Amino acid sequence: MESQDLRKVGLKVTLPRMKVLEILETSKKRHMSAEDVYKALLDMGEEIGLATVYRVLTQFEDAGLVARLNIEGGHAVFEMADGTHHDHLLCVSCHRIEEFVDEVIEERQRAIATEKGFEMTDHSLYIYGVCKKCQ
Amino acid sequence: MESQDLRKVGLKVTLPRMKVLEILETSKKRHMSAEDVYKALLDMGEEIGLATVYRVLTQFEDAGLVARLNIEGGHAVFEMADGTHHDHLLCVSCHRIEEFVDEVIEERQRAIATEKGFEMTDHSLYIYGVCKKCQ
DNA sequence: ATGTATGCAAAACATTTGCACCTGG
DNA sequence: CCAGGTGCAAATGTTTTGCATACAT
Repeated sequence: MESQDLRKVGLKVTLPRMKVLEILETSKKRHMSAEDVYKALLDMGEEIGLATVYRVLTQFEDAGLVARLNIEGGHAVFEMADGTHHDHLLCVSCHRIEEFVDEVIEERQRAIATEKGFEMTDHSLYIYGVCKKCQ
Repeated sequence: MESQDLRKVGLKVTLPRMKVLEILETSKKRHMSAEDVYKALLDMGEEIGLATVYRVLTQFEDAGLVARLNIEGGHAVFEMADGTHHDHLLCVSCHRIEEFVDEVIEERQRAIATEKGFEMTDHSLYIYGVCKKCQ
């Protein structure tokens, strides 16, 4: 019962929120832009406003249900949060997105922030390249 | 004679290009948005269009004269290219930007791309935090 | 001269917001 | 019932583009 997920994070259970959550959970694409989610809903015959999709995604992000990636090119994509931090590899040709975790990099980042006198709040790392299938 | 710099990279030497280059080279701020450069020029009494600033900065980027940073929040900032790759630490409070180079991270990134079958073309790493002065 | 570059205003884009109406608890 | 959520359209902020004019070589 996914309506529990919403209640758990303090969000009223509304139809648009359920629908967006459903799309994010069931779509074959793990990474979707607001526009992607909007179109997917229209395609299934659901009525929703694009502004609502943006609002809902932002609320989900604040609630920790989804993570927002700010990739180059100005548009953001969202993924269901799985609790574990990870970074991303993006294929500049087919736009495939792969995930990775590297504890060495994580540790170096923390060390660098400390060295420079920063209290790290966040970090973003994207590796761009051409994936196996596109070479 | 900086007009040589422009000719060297195949750009016609025009007044707007010289002026933008001058601002980037002489401003106390190493990192400037297109708007910053535009305002700085207006402040010195120069006439220039914002669209021209954007066009010139993009040409400079293509020519390798400047590097573009895509920081969170949707606007880009530019810095004079110094030939050496480096990543950035950004203060979320005062927006100070510091630079760093970490060979361990660079190496891990290359290794990860290889592991995943990617031919790395680029990467971007930003560490966000609160700097010493803002804590 | 002549191909490029510029300035302006308008367009494009992703995202946000104001507001009247609708809805969940 | 009523605070909060939604849809729509309009506003936003940044960057790009069309086009007539101006400039570098």
